[in-house]
Amino acid sequence: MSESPVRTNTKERTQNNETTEVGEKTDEQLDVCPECGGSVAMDAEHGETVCNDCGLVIEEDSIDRGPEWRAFDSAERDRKSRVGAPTTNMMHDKGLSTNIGWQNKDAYGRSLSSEQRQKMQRLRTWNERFRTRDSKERNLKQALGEIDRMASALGLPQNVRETASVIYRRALDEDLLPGRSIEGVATAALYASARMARNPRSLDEMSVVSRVDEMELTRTYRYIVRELSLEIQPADPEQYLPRFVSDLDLTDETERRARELIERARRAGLLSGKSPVGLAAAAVYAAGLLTNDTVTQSQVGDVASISEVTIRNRYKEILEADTVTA
DNA sequence: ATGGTTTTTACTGCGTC
DNA sequence: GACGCGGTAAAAACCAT
Repeated sequence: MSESPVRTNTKERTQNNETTEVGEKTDEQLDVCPECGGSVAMDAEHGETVCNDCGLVIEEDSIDRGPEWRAFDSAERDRKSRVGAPTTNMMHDKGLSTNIGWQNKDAYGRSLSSEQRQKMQRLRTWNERFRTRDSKERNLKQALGEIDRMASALGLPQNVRETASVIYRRALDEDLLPGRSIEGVATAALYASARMARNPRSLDEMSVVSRVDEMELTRTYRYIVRELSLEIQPADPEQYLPRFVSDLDLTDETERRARELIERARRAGLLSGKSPVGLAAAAVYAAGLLTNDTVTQSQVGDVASISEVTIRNRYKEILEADTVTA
């Protein structure tokens, strides 16, 4: 102890061996005692690694991965072992599901008693129920993959994906899927969750990354919103601004102006009935004019997927309202 | 189904670079 | 002549009834 000045005393170190001291290696398996240099031994009874010389506990709560039983011959081993065939990834359930034959015969080919037959029938019923649960799992897996793919294509953050998968799961649980495509419901769920997270994407943006066309998407979207009674408030134009602005490489100042314009337009009652995307696009364009950030109508229309005509109509109104309120 | 509103499509003319 | 912009009319889409 005298030759190791940085070390604290032994008790202290054994008590909190998970608090790492700087420069000390803890995650490595030691075979000599760091304290006295003596040999260490595994104490399987207590799950500890202990120094033979000084008794320092080097590692606690180690896990014994072996069987907890003992067997003295192979027959006993077979009897006591509780593990079965290796699993395979070739099957969706790793080969762990049960198959029940349809014939009312036992393993020796004998017919079953009527009592046994009824029992087997019940077992088949339940097995089928579990199997359909499995198919739901597969369905979910595929859908979640799709959601993830589309979300990253659209640059939607993790929390949006999570909400989307929750929505999808609910749709699945409530048997909303039959008659609808997995892809369609997944897209609708993502669209809904993006709006709920106030980070909306327009329907055409969705349909660009999705394999379903816009009509199916809107149909499915309406359907699941109604059936799951999701509360989705209409998107605010402001929510589109950051994305448009950054897609067009405009300045923050322009974004700020655009916000202002929308705010004034809102006061003037220009927002009701108009498409929020169109408003946002027009505001961006108008703000670009005001701040000398050069954007053309078609550029804005492109990133917002809105027609130039709409931008023209909106931005005139917006500027009108702005000069009045200013 | 229908009618009103909004958006899109398509086309045209004007000014500028 | 290409481009950005403004305007218009008709078609299409959307929405509430």
